[in-house]
Amino acid sequence: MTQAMHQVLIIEDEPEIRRVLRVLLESENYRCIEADTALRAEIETRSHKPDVLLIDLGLPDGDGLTVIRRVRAWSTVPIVVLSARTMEEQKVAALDAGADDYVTKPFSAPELLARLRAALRRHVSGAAPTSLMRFGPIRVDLGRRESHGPEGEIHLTPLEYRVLGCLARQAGAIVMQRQLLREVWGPERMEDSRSLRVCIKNLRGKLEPDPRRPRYLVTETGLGYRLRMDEEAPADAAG
Amino acid sequence: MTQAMHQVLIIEDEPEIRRVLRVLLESENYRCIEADTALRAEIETRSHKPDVLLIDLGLPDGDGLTVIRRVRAWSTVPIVVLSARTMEEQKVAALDAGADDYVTKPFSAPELLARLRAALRRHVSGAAPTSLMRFGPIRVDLGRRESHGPEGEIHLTPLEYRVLGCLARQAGAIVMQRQLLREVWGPERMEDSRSLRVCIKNLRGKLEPDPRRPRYLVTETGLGYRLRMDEEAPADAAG
DNA sequence: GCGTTTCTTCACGCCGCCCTCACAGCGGCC
DNA sequence: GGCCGCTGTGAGGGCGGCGTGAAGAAACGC
Repeated sequence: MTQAMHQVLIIEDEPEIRRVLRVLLESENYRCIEADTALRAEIETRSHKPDVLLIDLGLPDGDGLTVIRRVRAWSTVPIVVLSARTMEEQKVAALDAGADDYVTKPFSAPELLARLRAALRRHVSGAAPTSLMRFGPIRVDLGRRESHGPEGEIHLTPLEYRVLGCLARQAGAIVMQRQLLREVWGPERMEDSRSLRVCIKNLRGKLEPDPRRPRYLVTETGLGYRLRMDEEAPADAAG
Repeated sequence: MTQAMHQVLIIEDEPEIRRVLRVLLESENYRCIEADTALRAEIETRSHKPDVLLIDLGLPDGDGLTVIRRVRAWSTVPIVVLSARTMEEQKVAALDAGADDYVTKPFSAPELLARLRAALRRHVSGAAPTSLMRFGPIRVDLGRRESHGPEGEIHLTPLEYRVLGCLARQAGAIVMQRQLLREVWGPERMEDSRSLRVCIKNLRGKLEPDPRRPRYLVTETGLGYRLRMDEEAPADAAG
């Protein structure tokens, strides 16, 4: 797992092509969301805030161009267009509507990936929207991999970030041991909880005010662990 | 006047093609500068600060890729590549070196113009992230390629400026080893981190107060490096 | 050409990360 | 109370990634 974990919204009506794109992107460690209509495309863009849009022109319910224009009305998210049409007007129209790049099918996988990288690289200006967590005086930013306490920086290891991320994704709920093991260590080691236990211990040592009496990283005996975190307090209120 | 008289630097060795491009662009009210070698390209970019670079790969004196990498060490000016080669690696390499778009000859005039517009449009928003950096008493100006410490000038090599530029573009965030290697050394050498490690070491020796305990050029084990820099103090405030 | 600068390569040593283990604590259950 | 399964804990050690100094190769400048 790298760490960028950029999120791509695939806008494409043909399920087969969607699948191909998803497999390709996920093999490069992108997370994927899918939309099969223009309407869903806009909804997903608003709700999931993907890092880049990969859109196929020629959707059934309304032109892909419309999606581009509507998204561009409120967002600068990079948009890469994918299309079978080689027609000039189509290309020019898409680019002028606000698309950042245009790849024609049949496309080569390396080229598409390179163009996606280029689009993402440019857009760093809008970087920041990452998942923030608070544990008493300690703040953890999973996306940026930064943790700060009152004494300054707190160092978490890659493994610790992964476990924490896995717990945070279902914040408040119990995450089963087997699920943690599968997602972090892989299916082979689902039966062996030793490393997990040590990792949890170390995390508590770094995050909990009193590691012996966990407030945030709670054990659910026989099941797994649960992550609780403080609400982000407004600036004036003391923790 | 259709547009704000954007200035294009045409980097192309064949006079005939240069002429065609100039006519095309000037008919659209762009101002044009020309460069026929990699060396001149860099000089013109520094002195005239064009709004966009239109570069043909395959220049006589040195690879066009090098121009891209060298410019990218200090500038975020949009770069559009024009090339007869349809080879994938060429495309991928150029995009990963920092190019924003890639058009293959024979190209259609409307498409080229649309891609230029797209490149220009993008850059207005995320304009000019500071090329000035401070590390304790040391100041680095990526744009001018100058570095000063308390003892006077500090010399960084071209490679060091490139790596630093790549890190600075995403200041504060982790930049993956693979991304650094891809953008600075090219896709072929993504697996070989030896030179990168040495380069980081040398940079630390020049920039860090205590190179053994990096404050600014931080290692993120298994992932890459992170560049932190001091805030530029306001003029009136001391220190 | 030749000296200089710059970059790459290599071997080695270190440090941090992670795994493992043995044991302790803490329930529950009969 | 005694047994048992599960979890927490401190310490030890293997291993891979990273830093380092120096030497070789390549590019550069005159």
